[in-house]
Amino acid sequence: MSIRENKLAEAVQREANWTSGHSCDHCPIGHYCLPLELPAEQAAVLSKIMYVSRALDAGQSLVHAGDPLDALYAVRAGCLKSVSVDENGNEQIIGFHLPSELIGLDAIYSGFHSADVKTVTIGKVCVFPYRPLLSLASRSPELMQNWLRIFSKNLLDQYAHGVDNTADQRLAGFLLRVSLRLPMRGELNDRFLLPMSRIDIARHLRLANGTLSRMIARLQDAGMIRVDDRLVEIVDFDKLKRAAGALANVTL
Amino acid sequence: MSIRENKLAEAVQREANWTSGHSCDHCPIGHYCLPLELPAEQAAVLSKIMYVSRALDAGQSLVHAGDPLDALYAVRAGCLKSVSVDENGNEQIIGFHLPSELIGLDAIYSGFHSADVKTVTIGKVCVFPYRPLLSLASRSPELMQNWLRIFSKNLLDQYAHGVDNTADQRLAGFLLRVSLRLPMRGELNDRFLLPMSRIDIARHLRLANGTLSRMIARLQDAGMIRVDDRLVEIVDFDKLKRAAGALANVTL
DNA sequence: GATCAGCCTTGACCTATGTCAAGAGGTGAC
DNA sequence: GTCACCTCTTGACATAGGTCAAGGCTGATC
Repeated sequence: MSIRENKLAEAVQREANWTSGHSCDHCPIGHYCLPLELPAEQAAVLSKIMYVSRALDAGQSLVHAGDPLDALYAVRAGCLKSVSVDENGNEQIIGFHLPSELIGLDAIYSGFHSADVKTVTIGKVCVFPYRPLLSLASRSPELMQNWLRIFSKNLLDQYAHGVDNTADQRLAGFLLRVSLRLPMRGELNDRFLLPMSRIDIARHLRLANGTLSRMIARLQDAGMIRVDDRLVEIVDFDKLKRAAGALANVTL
Repeated sequence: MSIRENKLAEAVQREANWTSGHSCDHCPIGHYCLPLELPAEQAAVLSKIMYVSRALDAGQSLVHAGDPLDALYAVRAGCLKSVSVDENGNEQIIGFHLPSELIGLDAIYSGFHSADVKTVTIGKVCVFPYRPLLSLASRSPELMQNWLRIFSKNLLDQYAHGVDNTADQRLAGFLLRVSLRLPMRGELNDRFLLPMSRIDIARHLRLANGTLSRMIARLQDAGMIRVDDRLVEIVDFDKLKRAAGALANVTL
């Protein structure tokens, strides 16, 4: 089977898994997502537009680089990653997508996705077909403002990520940002479970695997965090903030 | 004079310099900016909302970190930079703002600017007061889509900047991106004048001053670029692309 | 329960990049 | 003209972080 046929089969399989009949009204993370504080009538339209995927397997691709932008996806559960493969074939992780976050914003400019998006853990996404979403947004100032604010938040996070310089700054900043993005699922923000492997974190932070291990140990020794496997506890928030880059105070 | 009084005086001085009576209609870079392909009637409203600064001096501050978001600014001429100062007092440059680009997108999330914005060269900005802009956008799907596309472009550029790993990747990526952002002023894209100093570029690329010099020399020796002071000529576009990070092909 | 495959950590060593300092041009004030 | 100041380059050296390899741990499969 050629790559193209493979991709096609995959896409067909994926499509077969979508289910409708859900709604944003009772979604536990709707308050952090697109439908935030939408007037009832518009929320109903949004729910009608939207449909939900069946569970995505770990490692499954949601979109491929170059795919046309058909829809924006919101993470309903689990964790996904945007991945770009360079010349030498090694993956660089542009970013992670945690529950309630939107996938595909980067594709709006050109109309095509710029990177692969794969699941990190099993999960579900809500699908917002792009055209209907756009047309609803043009009738709903509230939805438009939510959209703009989400965009702005994404940009801010990227700024902070791009500014962080040293390895420990990057790790500290990353942990702080994740700790503020995960609570949206209802978890405590000083104790959370990282959904992704060390390898993925290292690829995201532009660090070698080993360096990341050492940096985690260093922050732990410095009394900022306590780590047990993927469970992270932030012991000293202020210290961690000071260890992070210049934008840590602003973004958080 | 206290810092606060100083800031106030500065703001008053700045306000005194705004002039109205301009319009986007005949703006040479309007085709790359917010008013792109707006219906005539809406373009007229936008022009009415907008006003233009008198020339900003080099080094002058446009906004300070923490300032409330009163307006979005579009660079009419010159170059500005978003600057964040870390614990140790050294400036990190989050990004540059070239003609036709929008300043303040990162402030939409919280309603407050996250960093200082200063001029790099003398220049002018167009001021779009935020509330009126928002209300116009909610009545103009075209304006809203421009806005979203601009947001998306910004995000993409940040992705590319954040993914670049080694010093030469970062420099190559930076040059490519600038070469595609500057032509909007009408310049050729394989020959352009960098508006900013090496020092600023180094601060933006998270590089030491000296390293940047050496990297420029290296790319030049490799036959990718030719540099004379701030004049850059891209000799081998493909080679430069290959030297840049994983997202170079997507973004460009 | 044994085997295997990933993940994570640790260690030894090496390279890219930072730090610091000197010097070469360019430019504006006087 | 000359002095002061700035930017840029270059060099010598130091160090953060990468590379590679080994070993421990855990979870899945049979």
